[in-house]
Amino acid sequence: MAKLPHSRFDCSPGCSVEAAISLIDGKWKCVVLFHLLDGTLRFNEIRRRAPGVTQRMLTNQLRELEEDGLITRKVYAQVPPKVEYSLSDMGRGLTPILLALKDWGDANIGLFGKPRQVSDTAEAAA
Amino acid sequence: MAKLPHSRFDCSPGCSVEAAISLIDGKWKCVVLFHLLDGTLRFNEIRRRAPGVTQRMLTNQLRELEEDGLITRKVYAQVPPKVEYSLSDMGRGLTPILLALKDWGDANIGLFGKPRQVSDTAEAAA
DNA sequence: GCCTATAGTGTCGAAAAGGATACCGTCATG
DNA sequence: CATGACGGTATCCTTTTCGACACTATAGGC
Repeated sequence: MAKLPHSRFDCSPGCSVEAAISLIDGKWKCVVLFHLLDGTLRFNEIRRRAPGVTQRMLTNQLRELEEDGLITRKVYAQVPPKVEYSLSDMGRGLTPILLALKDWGDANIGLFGKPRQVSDTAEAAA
Repeated sequence: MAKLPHSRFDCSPGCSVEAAISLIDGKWKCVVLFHLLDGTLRFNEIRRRAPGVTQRMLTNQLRELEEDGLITRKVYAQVPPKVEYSLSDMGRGLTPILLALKDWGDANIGLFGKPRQVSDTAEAAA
């Protein structure tokens, strides 16, 4: 998603849900946010915790999260560059969502093993 | 998102978060799910509650939600077709997530008014 | 002099998501 | 007979996303 269908949120009760989702959506954002719950991390630390993410993608996601005010970027004017990312107050407010997400995921992963996209076996079963 | 980066969820603590997000992602899924919290709805009822969604999109999202086991589709063999959608047990388990999402959205909408994409005015305000 | 690490940026192209539109069959209504 | 409601499908096309890869600058180690 990430694109809002109407750019207004006072239309129906689902809208604020959408608004919230639109901010934590993006292939890696939720993962980044989740890892930042543990505390401040440097660029490459996040990278290492999210196996498979490319620099470009990570940079992108971090920039968007920063623009949205969910994280804080702190650059140290050192020569081997050092940049630290941490949750902003607003981002920290996402904690219950992230935890609910994790709880549900943990509880339900066993039920389907993998999601839809890996439906090769599902097709065979169907 | 919707695409899983590794299709395995036992790799790191963020993975179950991803897994959960991947299921409720999709431009309209969260909205549909949210409205279904109120109870069973028919196709066009959902359509009316989600201003702007097209049949194709709605059908799509509903199918995916069904494949993922989050909702139940009940077709009545009537002549004016009647199809009812409701949350499955697993889908109902998403309630805390959806509510947390809504709470956060409600609490923070006032802070930025609109998300990033409509940032023309946000820039002016900033 | 070369390699490494740091935190990026730029460009390209494939793939996927999403929107618009038209169409289906059946029944009831006017 | 034409129209509308119902719950979709099929097709086309545009936009967005994402991954691969190359490139940057500087300092330190070998």
